[in-house]
Amino acid sequence: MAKDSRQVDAITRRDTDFTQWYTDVCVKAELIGYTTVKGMFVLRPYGYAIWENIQKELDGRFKATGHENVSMPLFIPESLLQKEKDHIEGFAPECAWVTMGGNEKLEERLCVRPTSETLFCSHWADVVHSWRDLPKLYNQWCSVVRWEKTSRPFLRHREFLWQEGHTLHATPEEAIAETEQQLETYADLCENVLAMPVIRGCKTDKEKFAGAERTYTIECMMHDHTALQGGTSHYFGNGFPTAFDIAFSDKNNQLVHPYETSWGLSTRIIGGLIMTHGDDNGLVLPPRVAPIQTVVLPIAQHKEGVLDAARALADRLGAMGIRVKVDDSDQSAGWKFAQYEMKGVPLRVEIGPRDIEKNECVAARRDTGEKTVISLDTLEDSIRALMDDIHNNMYAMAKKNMEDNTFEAETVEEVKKIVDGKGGFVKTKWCGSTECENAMKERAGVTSRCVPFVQDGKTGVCPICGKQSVKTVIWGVAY
RNA sequence: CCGGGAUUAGCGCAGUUGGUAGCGCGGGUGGUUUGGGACCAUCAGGCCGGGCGUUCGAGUCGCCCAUCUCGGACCA
Repeated sequence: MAKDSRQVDAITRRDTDFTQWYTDVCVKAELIGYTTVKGMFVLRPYGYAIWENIQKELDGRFKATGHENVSMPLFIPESLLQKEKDHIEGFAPECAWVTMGGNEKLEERLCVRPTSETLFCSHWADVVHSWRDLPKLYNQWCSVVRWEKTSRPFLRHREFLWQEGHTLHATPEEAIAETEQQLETYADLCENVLAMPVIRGCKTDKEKFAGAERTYTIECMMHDHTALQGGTSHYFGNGFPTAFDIAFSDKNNQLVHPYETSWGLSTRIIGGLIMTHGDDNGLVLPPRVAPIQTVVLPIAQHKEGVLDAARALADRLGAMGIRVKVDDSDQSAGWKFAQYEMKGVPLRVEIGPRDIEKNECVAARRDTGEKTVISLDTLEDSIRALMDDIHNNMYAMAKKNMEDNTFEAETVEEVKKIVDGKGGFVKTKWCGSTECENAMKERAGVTSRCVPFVQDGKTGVCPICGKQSVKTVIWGVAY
């Protein structure tokens, strides 16, 4: 156990108070900084580096599937925002408005973009005329502003970084295929980079995006069994294109409206990453997204040859593409151990005089704490295998948490009992009505997370109205 | 937006009946150390969250505001 070490004590234990633990990790791992404006956060270098890695992974996938990056304006004139009725109703309560330009009052107030559907549509109305102009496969990396009442690091910022993809297609089939493809890209990021298992599904009508015909989602389970939406992908039909008067001449020389999609993933996923994998010693990062994948710590570094050996070791790891850091600061070894555990570095490699003598080093993995002795002769192979093993183990542990805390229920009472107990996902049959969905929230305190793609096809009863239903829905408590 | 708690040095806190501020850690420097949060010496660091009031005098009392935090409501 830790002795009189205040840094360890300063972190609330995860199982004592999960939300407080979460805040502590964000601050102590140097991911986030507070500012003088409520809900506005600094992403510190270490936190931003995680986002950069997510960006890099996603951007490559977007481009590989034909998407192009663009940059849209920060401001949306009120009249433009109002063109689509459901959209403005959904977003109006959380818009920030600019009303002055210098000392002059503006003729029309400007909304700081909460999302950019209206801007993309307005632009497309100008440039899309022929079927030859389609599809448009656009994405932008930017920040958006939503004037939230309560804020929390990563999970709910008033300004947050994200990417928003917006695409326009000639046919509904093509647009739906795009929507599903992008959801799968998010699922791939979560599972293969972030080591977060997800459930793919559709949002109910009640939970879908303002103005969307259909919203797809990936749902993740946090360590405390609450749900977090990892990313969403929307199919709009031609509602927005009609409202914004986007029309093109098709191959039959008919003037028709195209079909639209949008999809987004934000820095909120970093909050999900923390809450999925973190432990009592702080952050635990999966190797593929970790800013530092391996930290090399020279032991007794003042002794002849130790620093050189550490640097040579790091050079070898760097040469094989590992993001590596040598910490040759004059902190004690114990301090460094704790520090890099707090920051979630997946692997720590120690090298000291005894190792040098035996042509070895010691590798300590963050996910299990396990230490192994590695021969320097097989360094590259061993580290590569460890990285993959850490990823796989982290994924497996998260998946086990999700599976162990996913239940089936037939009555509202059962749902409530599960949720009031240790929480988790609860599967029930559902008739599909918003009335029953609202009733479930009122009586059991849960919201629908999604209607999963994978259905058992069996028939049961809707726990609210008792109707025979084949559709399975997943309920949970969301962040 | 509603309710609870908080705001004094970088961090964590103390500060009595109102009399212009202290401790620990951290930081700098010099030295000894280094395989799980080292040690000695020394130095620096504060408009007591902001405003208004009461008072000869406010960290301390009153009112207002801001921010953080934990619940709840809301959340495309």
